Amino acid sequence: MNLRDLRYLLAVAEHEHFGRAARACGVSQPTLSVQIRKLEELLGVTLFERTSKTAAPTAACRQLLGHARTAVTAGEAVLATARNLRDPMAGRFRLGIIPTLAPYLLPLVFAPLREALPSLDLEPWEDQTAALLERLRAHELDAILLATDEAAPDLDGRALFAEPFLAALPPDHPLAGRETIAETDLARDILVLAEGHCLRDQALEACGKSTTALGAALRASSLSTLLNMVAAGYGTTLIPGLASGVAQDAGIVLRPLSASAGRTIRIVWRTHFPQRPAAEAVGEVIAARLRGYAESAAAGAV
Amino acid sequence: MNLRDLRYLLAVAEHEHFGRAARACGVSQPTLSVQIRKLEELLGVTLFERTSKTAAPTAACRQLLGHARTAVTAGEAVLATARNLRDPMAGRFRLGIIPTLAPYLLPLVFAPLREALPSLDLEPWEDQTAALLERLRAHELDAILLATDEAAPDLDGRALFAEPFLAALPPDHPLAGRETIAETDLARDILVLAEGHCLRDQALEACGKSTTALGAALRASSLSTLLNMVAAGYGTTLIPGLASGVAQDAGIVLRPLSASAGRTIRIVWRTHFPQRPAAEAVGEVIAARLRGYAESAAAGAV
DNA sequence: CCTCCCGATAGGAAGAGCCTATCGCAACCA
DNA sequence: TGGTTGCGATAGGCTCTTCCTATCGGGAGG
Repeated sequence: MNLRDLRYLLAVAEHEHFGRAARACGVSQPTLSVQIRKLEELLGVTLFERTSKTAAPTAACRQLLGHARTAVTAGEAVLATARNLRDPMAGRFRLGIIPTLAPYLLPLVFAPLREALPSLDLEPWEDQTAALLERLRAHELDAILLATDEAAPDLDGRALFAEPFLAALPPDHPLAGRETIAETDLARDILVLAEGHCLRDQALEACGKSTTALGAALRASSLSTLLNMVAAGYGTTLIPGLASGVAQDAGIVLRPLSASAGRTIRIVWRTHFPQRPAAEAVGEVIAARLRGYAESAAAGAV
Repeated sequence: MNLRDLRYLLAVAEHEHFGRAARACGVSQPTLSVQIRKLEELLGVTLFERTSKTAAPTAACRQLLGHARTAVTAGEAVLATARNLRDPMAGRFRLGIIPTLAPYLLPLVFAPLREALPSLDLEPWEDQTAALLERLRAHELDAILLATDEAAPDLDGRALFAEPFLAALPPDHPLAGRETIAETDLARDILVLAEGHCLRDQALEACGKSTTALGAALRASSLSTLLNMVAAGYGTTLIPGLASGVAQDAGIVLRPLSASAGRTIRIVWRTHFPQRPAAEAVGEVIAARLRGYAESAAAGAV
């Protein structure tokens, strides 16, 4: 049984006339006669009492009309809903972002994203790299922003911008007077984030220190905590460039690094993600907003 | 778009796997691949994110699933409802009966009808011939029991039984002593029903009296009223045989008629009435119950 | 009695749906 | 690293369905 058959059924029942119903359906009268006859045979029920004047729905037919109308209406709802979903730049878009990036990047790009993609309902989700990847693969996120260079056959993406690391020191730190600071000089009293943050490993690697050599050093649960610790004079750290404003507000001294250590922010989606155009558009808006950021950051933070 | 397409959509969405969904639908995997692809093109929406492992429903797909499920369920409801309606001997059956027959026939045939046609939901409707015919033609009744011999191209039916008329006299009436009464003898002081009752015209015709010759004679609104009037000695009348029991209870003298006037009860339905088997079955049950009634009535009422 | 309008039927063309066989790809295992 | 497995996509061919136009048959009304 076809949705079309049910449409024919409704039309004949409404017009009580094969010819007019056929015209309403945009088919010929014999088509309707044959299809209704087939439907009657399929259902095992006489649907219309035909005379030379009219075709009156039988009692059985009237009992079926309700269900038939429901089915036809729902079918049309599928088409109508699909029509509204057609725009790949529209709908909910769940974007995962690592915690050392989200608080500093989102304020910059949220307004441009809303402007460039007004029908995209962006839902940011903050979590660490591993969790983001897991959620992305579980289809619980549509794309994620990472600082690591994941390469997997089921994932695809593009680099958006380079973010330099900066040395963060208490104002009274012995190194605070230097113009530029060598990464290895920070190693002695560096404070790092808790495990799971990609920034932790990247900072340690930049200053040539291994995770195992850390001992019982502080493991801050957020960059914000880390900055407060540095401001209070407990040590030094490496911060991502976008956090420089917040760091300066906290009364921390920032200095560029002599080896220009940094990280590259990438947007990543599943290889077969059908809304890829939306993911690429989101990435492009972010990249455009951050274009030239690396240079200005390197220059302005001195 | 087809209901089958929606079933395929639901199956793939449920199994997240084309092969398993195909097995569940009883078709081959390529069939499903092609149909889903066509549906995606029709809707303009990617429904599944395919990988070598699985086929995950997209967000758009999930928004369509509800409507799709509604449509498929309603389609199945049409089939299921039709299956229950398939028995032509089942369902509501509205039977119109004339007022001079209903009170006396229904008590006789109601139980046999329930026994012979247990799933037929019989709804008696009492009205005069003209009103019954109108309602029958308006599809508001499924069949009617008449005492007149209507012949119309849009109506069909069969005779069920012959019902003799009997002379009804007050016990102290001059004619009450006779064995048999000539119809014309009743003409002098006959009481008849109000206009519209077929029995009125038939009684008048039997005793050779014209409607116009009646003058301001009593016009009883029901046979019951008429019998009470006769019992009270206001005149004579002709009653249908089935009413003899009630008439005798009222203390009325009944006598057979010398010319054996009577009426034939027929069941009538629309020529193209699809439930004709049910109408014929109802007629046959009534005819069987009344078989031999004319003879026994003629013999027993003397 | 003829004409008109209704639904039913016939025959042929076009399209849709399904099958089997096969491809291409990715993952897995040895 | 190279074969195997399992997935969805594709190709070709068959069948069935659906639709059309043309025509029939019957009832209604002039």
